[in-house]
Parts: sequence; C-alpha cells; structure tokens
Amino acid sequence: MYEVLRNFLTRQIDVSDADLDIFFSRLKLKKAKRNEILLEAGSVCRHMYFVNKGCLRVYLKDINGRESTRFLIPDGRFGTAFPSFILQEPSPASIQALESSEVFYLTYPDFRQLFDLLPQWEKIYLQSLERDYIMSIKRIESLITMDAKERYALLMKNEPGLIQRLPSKIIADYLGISQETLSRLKSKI
Amino acid sequence: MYEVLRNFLTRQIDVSDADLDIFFSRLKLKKAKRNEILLEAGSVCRHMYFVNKGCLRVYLKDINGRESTRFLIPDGRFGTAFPSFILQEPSPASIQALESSEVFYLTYPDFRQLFDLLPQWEKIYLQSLERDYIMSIKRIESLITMDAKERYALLMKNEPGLIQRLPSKIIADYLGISQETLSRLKSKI
DNA sequence: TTGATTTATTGACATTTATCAACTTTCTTC
DNA sequence: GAAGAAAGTTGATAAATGTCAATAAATCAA
Repeated sequence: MYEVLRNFLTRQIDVSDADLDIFFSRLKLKKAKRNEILLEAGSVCRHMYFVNKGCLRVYLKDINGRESTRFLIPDGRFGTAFPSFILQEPSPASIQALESSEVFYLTYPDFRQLFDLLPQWEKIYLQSLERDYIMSIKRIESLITMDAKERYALLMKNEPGLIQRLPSKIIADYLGISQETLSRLKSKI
Repeated sequence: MYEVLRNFLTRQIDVSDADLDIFFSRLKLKKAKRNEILLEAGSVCRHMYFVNKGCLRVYLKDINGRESTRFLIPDGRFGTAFPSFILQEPSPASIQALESSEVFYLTYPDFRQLFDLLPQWEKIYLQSLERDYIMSIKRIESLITMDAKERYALLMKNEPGLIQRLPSKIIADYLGISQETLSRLKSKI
C-alpha cells in the first residue's frame, strides 16, 4: 500500500522500517474523484498531500474566472498549497484532483509533531523542500527567459508523461499562456 | 559587526549567544566593489552569502548576451546560486554585487558541518528555506497571472526601496520585461 | 570639471500572445 | 450508443511587449 511513498522516503535518507511505520501511522487516505476540490480558495490549507495515484493541481482563479495552475503534483510527489499550509493562513489557491486520485495526507498538527516524533523527518522534509525550491527557481527562470514555445519544449522534456496525461488546457494554464496559443504552437513543432 | 545578522537569526528562532558565536566563527567577510562578480557562470557555487550591506543579484546571460535577474539579495538576507550550491554542480547563473557591498559567507563544507555543530542551525536554515520558497511561489504566480504593469506595481508595493536603489535596467530584468517596456509603464502610472 | 561610458527615454515598427467567435472533436453520462 | 458538455482547433483581429534606433540624461573616471 505504501510502496510508492516508501520508495520516495528511502531514496535519499536512511530510515528504519520502525520509523517509517511511525510516519505511516499518521497518514490518512483519501480517494478523490476527477475534478473533486480538496481545498477551496479562501480557507486555510490543513493538509500536506502525498499523491499515491493520480494527479493534483494547485490553481488560482482571478476575478474574471480565469484559472492558472501554480503547481502540478503528479503521483509520487508531496505537495500542498504551501504558503497557506506553512503559515496556516487562508489560501488564495485551490487544490483539485485532475484525475481520479488516491492521496495520503498529513494534518498540520501531525506534520509539526513529526519533527519531535521522528528524528529523520526534519531531514526528509528539508530535502524535499530543497528539491521543490530548486524546481521553482528553474520555473521562474523559464518564465523570465523563455517564450511560450521554449517553455513548452522544456516541459515536454522534463515531464513528457504529464503532457500526455493532462488536458492541454491545464498545461496551458501551467505555462502561463492561453489554450489557443498552446494549440497553435503544438501544431508548429 | 554582526548586528544585522544577529537580528535576522534571532528573529524567529531562539539561539544562545554561545551558539551564535559558533556560527559567526565560521563566517568569512568579503567586501565587493560595485559590479564585482562573486560567481562566474559555469563554475560551482561554493558560498552561501549573507548580505550585510549593499545588494547582490543572481543573474543569467543567454547566448545573445541578454541578462535576466533570477534573484535580488538586498542587505539583511541570505542568498546564493541555490541549485548550484546545494547540488555542488556548475551554475548557469552568475552572482554580482550591484552596489559596493559587504557580505559574510559560509563555505559549502562549513555549511554542511554546521548541521552537526549547531543544533539550531537546521531550524534556522529550514525556516529561511520555507520563506524563500514561499517568495518564489509568489513570484511564479505573479509571472503567470499578471501583466508587466501589475508585476511592477506589486514589486513597488513589496520592495519600494529596491526600486529606488537599483538601476531600472535591473528591475526590468527581474520582472522579465525589457528596459523600454518598464520605462514606458513607469511614465503611465 | 570634462569627456566618455552607461543608463533612460521615446518613437516607429515587428513579433508574440491574447481575445473572441465559429466550428470540430473528444469525452461523459445516462 | 446518443445527447449534451467540455475541450481542442482555427481564423480574424486586438493588445501587449519586444526590438532597433536616435537622443537625452545620468554616472563614472581621470
């Protein structure tokens, strides 16, 4: 049941099975249907998710109803509406399941408690954070230095699976371009 | 001498003076002239900086010589070419002093050693990382949801001091727009 | 200070991307 | 499998932004 997660956790840090069990015992399981909302914009994000199957997205909706995708969280990764979760303040972003998904989640109190319960947790979290931060830096760089076509080519290189799996509308949101522009540049490659 | 840094460190975490001294003893001081390069693109970033006075920028240069600013590090903050420093691999980005600056720095080995020497260091680093990551998420959101004018207004709101202090060429790079566009939208506000 | 260099502004024009609308295709749900 | 809904495509046009060039202003170094 925890295979994907176990792999994720032990890939970089040495954790005993006993410690893993402490961690697993704190997790709750949620099955989300396609398009189901896990976090409504405006409320405080109380969960950190690990996507076991499926895919989540963290997205923003502007006054005109236009959506943009802040992050995609495919299976095998942790994710949450990070600023809201860490600061425990209302989130401008929502979280939605893009596919029928199976996610484990940790409540905020459990997340904090794990630092005391599990000596390795700090390291696991730290490395995960470093990795996510590095990814966000690269995304910023792509946004300030590349045009739409280059950004799409980069995403195709880094996440070819996602592009196939997800509606291109979502991919466009993620790239920060319109659906029409994406459609056009796909036909030109 | 360490006042700015001491404030930064003790603002959120409780650290004893003895512990602070351990930390300070690892720091080296560097005075950099305006425009001096602290890290050349292509080499591995060996230092994490704390800017005591002045301002650094982490920037990229493309094949046509066009520059874009990945990050600005004003006085009172930590910063480095993060992916390169953490992974100890060559950096696509350079680091430059934008003003005559005074920076403390930590070498990579010392940075790693601090985790063992100073029990509080992990927490300090973790919180600093969370803050930086949150800032980068907000920057991504601004890049995918806002136009140039809105991004400039946001920067003006968040970092009014920087806009006054730094050449608008750099501000434009940071916003991901051309110098001319920035000049035009400034005259329209 | 002065001349030289860098930076900022402005105009004309090109390019990229967005927007709106019509239409087609694909997916969902019963 | 059919009807309806959602997503994708394509065209026409508009808006935002980039590029290049000329000039003005500011800054720097001697």
